[in-house]
Formats: sequence, structure tokens, C-alpha cells
Amino acid sequence: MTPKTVSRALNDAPHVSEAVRQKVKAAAEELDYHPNIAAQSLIARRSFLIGLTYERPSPSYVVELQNGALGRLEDGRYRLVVLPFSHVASRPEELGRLLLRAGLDGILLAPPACDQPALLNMLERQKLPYARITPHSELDRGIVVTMDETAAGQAVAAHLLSMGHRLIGIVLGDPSHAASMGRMEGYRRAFSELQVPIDESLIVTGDFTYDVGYRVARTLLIRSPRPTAILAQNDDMAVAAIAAARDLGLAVPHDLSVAGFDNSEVSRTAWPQLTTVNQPVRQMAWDAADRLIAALDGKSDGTAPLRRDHAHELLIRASTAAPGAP
Amino acid sequence: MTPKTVSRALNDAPHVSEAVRQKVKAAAEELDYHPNIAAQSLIARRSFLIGLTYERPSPSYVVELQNGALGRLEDGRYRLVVLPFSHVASRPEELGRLLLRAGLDGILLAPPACDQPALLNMLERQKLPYARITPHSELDRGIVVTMDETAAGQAVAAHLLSMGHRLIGIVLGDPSHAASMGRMEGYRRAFSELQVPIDESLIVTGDFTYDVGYRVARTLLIRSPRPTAILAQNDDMAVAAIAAARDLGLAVPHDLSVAGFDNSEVSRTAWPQLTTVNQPVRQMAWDAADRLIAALDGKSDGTAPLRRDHAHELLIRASTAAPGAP
DNA sequence: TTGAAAGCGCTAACAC
DNA sequence: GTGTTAGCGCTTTCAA
Repeated sequence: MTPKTVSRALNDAPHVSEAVRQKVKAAAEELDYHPNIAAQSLIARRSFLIGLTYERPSPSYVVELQNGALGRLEDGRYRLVVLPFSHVASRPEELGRLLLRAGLDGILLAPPACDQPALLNMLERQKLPYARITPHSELDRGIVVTMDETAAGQAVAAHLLSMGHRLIGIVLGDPSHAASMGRMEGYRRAFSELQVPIDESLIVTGDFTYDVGYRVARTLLIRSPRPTAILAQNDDMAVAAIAAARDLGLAVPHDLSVAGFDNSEVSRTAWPQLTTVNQPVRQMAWDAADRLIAALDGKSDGTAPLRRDHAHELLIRASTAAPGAP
Repeated sequence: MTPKTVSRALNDAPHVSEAVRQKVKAAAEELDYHPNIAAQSLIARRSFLIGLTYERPSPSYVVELQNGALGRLEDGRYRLVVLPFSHVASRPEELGRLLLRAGLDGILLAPPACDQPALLNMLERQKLPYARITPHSELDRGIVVTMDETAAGQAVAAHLLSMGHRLIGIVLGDPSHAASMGRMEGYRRAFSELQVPIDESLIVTGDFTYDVGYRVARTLLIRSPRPTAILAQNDDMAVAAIAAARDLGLAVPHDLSVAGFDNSEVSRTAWPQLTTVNQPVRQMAWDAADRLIAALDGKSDGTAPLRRDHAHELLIRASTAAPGAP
């Protein structure tokens, strides 16, 4: 019984008698033997490691992202390495070096890293395959999984307008996330469709966090005339807007309607429950992992499109109503 | 210039002239050369991979855990592999096999995996080092980072009792998490210290999730006499209790005080903000990673205790008040 | 169906 | 300070 025979038996390779295979497997089990992955990787020229890069957004987003990817990886052949990285926009090469040094077979890029051309250039130069989750620029580059943010933004803005709101405060997210601009563009379309002018002074900038969201929402609510609705670019800021309203003695949705974005956990546990947009993060992450792995395994049939769009879903809940509604 | 010289230069090993070292590094930079980690691992007999295992609890807990560990790993030498696993209690050997096959150097175990003796046995048999985060049994086994759940439970229960509550509903978490029992024990101590009897019929069992929390909290609130306060074993269930109260027309904290556990994001964004207990998850995860790595690098000085306790912190916020307070 | 030899990319140990 | 040799644990030839 030579090493090679054992190798064949354990890997279910052909040219081994069934009897030998059984005996080898039994012995391996008995001895708690596990092949050395480093040695296998050295030969295969693969690490069986997939990276996931994102930038400190809300916990629920991160977990959805991870669970989506892990769902696809669950046969255990590939392992998921998490590589969060802050301030990508100001130092894309640094992230690139980190990723290239991590010995990955492929990488899943969430916003805003997926929108850094300098980073994509580095990865391509080193032939490190990547899949981009909801990028907003260069949509033809690499494997892309998207949701039409503009259409989603338009849907939620149209919802508020259709209920009669005209003075609508807008709380933008971090401007370095392209999602922010895409959603804003959707708002503009909804307004222009109804020929309602946008009051630019009612647009304020947050950074997707609760604390900053609270502050900027408050500035909107102490204005006169006061907006009757607030469009927040994510749920955390929308919840913050509700808190700011409450602290000013305003009732939601009677005095103020609030809509969020993301359908995060907090949008359901908030009170009133948030009207928001569901971004199928989990499915998109699964899809991205699926196609990245297909590419790594050489199984992409070449005919599959590189880009795939997932649908958004407007979830109308209790935080929005007609102005002054009971 | 032989391979070995290059190796020495790149690894900042001694016995290389500074001139050569510079030249080698410049060339490596120029060629985007990165050493093959698999080959290095094969020699070093280390993968430089740390695993993190947990069971689908709240997103904020998971992210705190990861960020704590990643904070310690940030020099990039070690990488973090996430390995969530459901229903550990019913199949610990399956998780053990997964971990042993993942080629890890060490593993961070969060609840409830950290409390599975069968799992610990497997890891020890294979000499896979581990660190346990807030275990509740066999506290002398391996590297342990804990918080005294009983003391924390006692603190929060004492808080409610001291405000005059006597009819207190208790919403337990998943009984397979030992934390649940530890916290309950703390509640009992607080009651017995004041010689207040516990009404066992006011104890209900949830599973740490919002949805089940809502259901069981509701059963408490439609009882007569109705409890004046609810002790929930985590924040998600506490928020659910608030929602159930609201849906029954009860005001918090006027008609019902609610206290949670965990100081999760939702405890701050809820309304009213939750009285809760801060578990320093992030610091504990950092500490666990720190000591695991010290052990892997052979740098544990042998004098450091294997177990380290972190302090809890009772956060009194707006969801608790004296019974009937305005 | 099985085995022997060679080598994946790197570095420890030992010359020089 | 630098080079040579050997080998980490596994699998791919190719031969038996």
C-alpha cells in the first residue's frame, strides 16, 4: 500500500479496487487522518479560500452577505475569509495588497470596494478572479450581481409622492458609496415624473449611521416649513429620523412619514415598522459566490452573462401615510 | 542571487547585506511578486488560518465577535475563516469534523459550541488549539474568556425589584445555550436576596429570536394579574416584548417595564431605549484571539491564567421605571 | 490495478 | 554573507 494508492482511495479517484478503497477509508477514520491542505494547495495551485471584502456597514447587511456566500460554500470545499476594510476610497491599493497577500483563489467585493477601478486593475493584473456585488460603475467588468438602485429609489419616492407628500426631506448616505447617487437619481425621476420640483435645501448628507442620521434628520425637522416626509437612504438613518421626530414631539406617521432602504432587521423591529426597500442581499451574495466558484472550477459555460440583475421589492409598512393621516 | 537569498531578504531574516535586501524588495515590488502561502504553510506546518464558530445569533453579536477577533489579527499574518454552524448541541461531532478538515491553526468557539464537551474532546485529540468565549461549563478547560452571567442577571433583576416590581415575567433564551441558565440563576439570587418569591408560572421560554419572543411575551401580557415588568434574556426578545405590549395597548414603561440583555444595536435604536446589560463581546473576542495566537506562536509566558473574566455593565435606560410611573 | 519517481514553491540546516 | 542540499505532504506523470 503506497501513498499514491491511499491518495487515490481517499479522493475517490479511479483505478482502485473497491476493497482497498474501503480499507483505506476505514483506516483513515480510525486514525483521525486528515490530508494536509497546504500540500494539496501547493500542487493544485489553489488555496480553496474565498475572500469577502466589505466596509463596516450595518451588522445585518454584513451578516446577510456572509450567510449568502456561506450558503453557496457549504459543501466545505472552499472556505470563507472575511476581510473588512475601512476607507477603501482613499486607499484602494492598500486593500489590493492585502487581498493579494491573503492567498485567495477569488474574492467577493461588496460596496464600496467593488467600485474602485484601481483595485480592479490590481486584481486583474495579478489574475485574481473577483465577483462584484451591487457595483455602480463599470458594470461590464468582471462578474457582476446588481440591483437597480435607481428603480428602487424611484419606487420609494413615488410611494411618498402618491400619498400626497410634496415637502420631502432627503437624507443621503455616504457619498463615497455610489449607491447613494443611484438612489438619489431614482428620487429625482419620481419627482420629475409628477413634475414636482425638488427643494434642494431639503437634501442633507449622512453616512449611513444612526448617529449622524439623527443629527441631520433633526436639522430637517426644525426647519420651517417642516417637511411632511423623510426619505432616508438606509434603515439605520430612517430609524434615527423617527427618533429625532419623537424627541421633537412629532408622531410618525401622523406628523411625519419616514421611508428607509435595505429591509434590515431594524426596519421590522422599529416602531412604527419601516416602509423600506428590500435588497435581496443574501441571494445576491449567493449568486456572486456561485458564479465566482463556477469560474474558479472552470465550469462557467461561457454562455452565462457576466451580469445578473436581481429585483428590488418595495415594502410598505406603518411608517408612511398620507400627510396628517390619523 | 539564489532563491534562498531572496527568501532571506523578503522575510527580513539576518545574514543578508542591506544592499541585497533593498534590491530584492524593489524587484519583488516591481514584479508584483507574492510568496506562495501554501508552500510556506507546508514547511511551517501552519496554515495561518484562525476559525471562528458561532451559531446564528443576532447580527450585532456576530459582527462584534468578528470585529473583536479581526482587530487582533489585523497585522495580516493570520486570516479569519468564519464557520457558523447550526444545531451544534445535537451534532457536535459533525462540527468537529468540519473544523478538523478546515486546516485551521486554531479556533475561536462562541456559544453554544464552546460548551460541547464532545467537541472539545475531538479538538484536543487532534491537538487543534482553541479559545472559548463565554463558556458556561468546564471553565478550567483550555483558554477561556468569560463574563459572569449570573452576576449580570442578578444586577438587572435587582434593578427591577428595587424599583418596586414584584410580578415579573421572565423570557428565557434557548435552553441549549448555557447562558440562559446562568442568567436565570442570577435572577433567582436577586429575588431571594429580597425574599421575594418567584412565580414560576411567569417564566416562559423563547429562543433568543424576535418572533418567538413576541409570541411568548404576549402570553405573559394577557395573563391576569398581568406582570408589571418583563426580564428578557436578550435584547431582540425585549424589543419584541415592547412590541407585544404596544399591540395590546400598553405603554412602556408606564404599564410595563422591560429589560434586555446584550446592549445590542437594537437596544439603542428601540423606543423607548432598552435597559440592558453590556456584554463586552468585542473585547472578549479580542482577548480570546490574543491568547490563542500567543499560544500558537509559543509566546504564552506560562504564567498568564488560562481564564480571564470581563466585567458586565448594567445600562439603565428608558424602558424601565417604577410600576405605574408617568 | 498498483507503484516509483519527480516536483509543486518555499525554507531549515548546513556548507562555503 | 551567500549558496547548496534536502524535504515539508501530497499528487501527477509514467512504468510495471
